Amino acid sequence: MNLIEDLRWRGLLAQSTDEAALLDSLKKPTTLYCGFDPTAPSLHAGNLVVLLVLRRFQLAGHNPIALVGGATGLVGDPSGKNEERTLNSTEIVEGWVNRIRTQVSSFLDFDAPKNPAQVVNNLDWTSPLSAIEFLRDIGKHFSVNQMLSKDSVSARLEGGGISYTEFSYQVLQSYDFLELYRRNNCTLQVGGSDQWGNIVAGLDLIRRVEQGSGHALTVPLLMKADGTKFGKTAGGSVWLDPEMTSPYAFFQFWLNSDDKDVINFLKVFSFKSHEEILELEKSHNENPGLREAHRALARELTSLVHSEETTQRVEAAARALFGQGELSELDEVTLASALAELPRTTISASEEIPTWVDLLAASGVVDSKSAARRIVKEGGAYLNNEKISGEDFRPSKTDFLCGKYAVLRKGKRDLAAVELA
RNA sequence: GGCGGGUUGCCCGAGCGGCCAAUGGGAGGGGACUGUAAAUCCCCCGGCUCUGCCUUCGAAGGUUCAAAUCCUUCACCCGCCA
Repeated sequence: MNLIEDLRWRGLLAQSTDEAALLDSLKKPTTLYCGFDPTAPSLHAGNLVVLLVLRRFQLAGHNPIALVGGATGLVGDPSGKNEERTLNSTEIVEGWVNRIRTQVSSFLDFDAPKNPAQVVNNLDWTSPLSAIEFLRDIGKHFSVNQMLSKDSVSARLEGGGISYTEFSYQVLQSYDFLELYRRNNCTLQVGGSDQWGNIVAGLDLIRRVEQGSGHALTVPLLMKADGTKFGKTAGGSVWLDPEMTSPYAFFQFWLNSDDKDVINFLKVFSFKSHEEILELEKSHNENPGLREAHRALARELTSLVHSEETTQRVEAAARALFGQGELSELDEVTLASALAELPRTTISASEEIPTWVDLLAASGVVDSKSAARRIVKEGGAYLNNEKISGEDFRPSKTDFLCGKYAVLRKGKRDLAAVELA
């Protein structure tokens, strides 16, 4: 099975330029790229879809280039947005570029002897360009009529309007493709399906300026079975940065996938073989309660994004905290490492222990003390897995396991640790 | 530049002098049922030193015993005209 067939099987093909020509060119090692704009300090789970496609291409022997949009990130892509973006300062974007560059790098192999990956920043070739050069050398090849017809632009013309800045985005992205075509003989760009217009604009530019040809491939926007956007939880986006989404939360995110989504997610994100996935699908259908597929998904992704060692730690923590066994039966080492994965507050042993409400608010599990009180009233408050009643409840020293730790819980799975120091 | 319409809690959106912390929906949260799933049902959903108090309805002033609701100015958005 070739790469394209594999991508199709996984549901990763949305659109492509002439497939026969693309297949033909992929018979030999091809240089391809995908861009990531710095719109936040970290990439999120949704970015993983296309980032892993890049990795799939490398594993199939092609040369991937990850482009970090130091320039395009300053301008803002109108695609998929119904409102103008607020511009971020150059310092902020620069900081994000560096972080995302590092992040992206961990998914690609830069030492592959035959097809090493590269990371580039489009600011490198965009910033030396003067406005006049840009208009004469690049702008001249663009027809405003065509630019207006792009979905990303026309949607905005009908809606909230679009600034000249964002209108120009497609020109910048096209120029990136041209530049990589010239420098690296990059002939394929992949991206989310919302990028189709920008990508084919690049192909047009290459054709006009260099009389060259290239290919475009987009992956579908991943949706959950219930029709909502993938990658959001109550807390917001699921980030790849462990500071922004803890590995514990990251693992839980995958583990809590909807049954109807899990096999689909395995296809999209996992590097397991088709046979392995079909096997998991079978066992999942036979006994969904076991959640083997969920676990396999969570393990693989957490290991890939963080590390195998982290996965083991995080999974052990979840086992300890969700286990049927008594928390008090855990030894101090197990308990300490499990709690290390949770948000925590430290209180002083010499002072009076605060009330449960204060502790929970301090740990950040709830937004306010009112919310904490509400939880108690509704019967969703637990100390060391025991239900608490009464807002004024105050843990005593003996509630601290191993004399040191208390586990606060809100609802079924929102946990925090209190350490007595 | 002129005329008209708008700006309400996380989002959408009622309210148009007191009965307004503000109808309704969505999102979110808790409980029950389960499998740390989905669906369903019940409850909650500004804050606090919580039978009360405080801060909110674009911003700042004003009228009034009393304003999200009336007046003035400013800012931003959306139409139509120039």
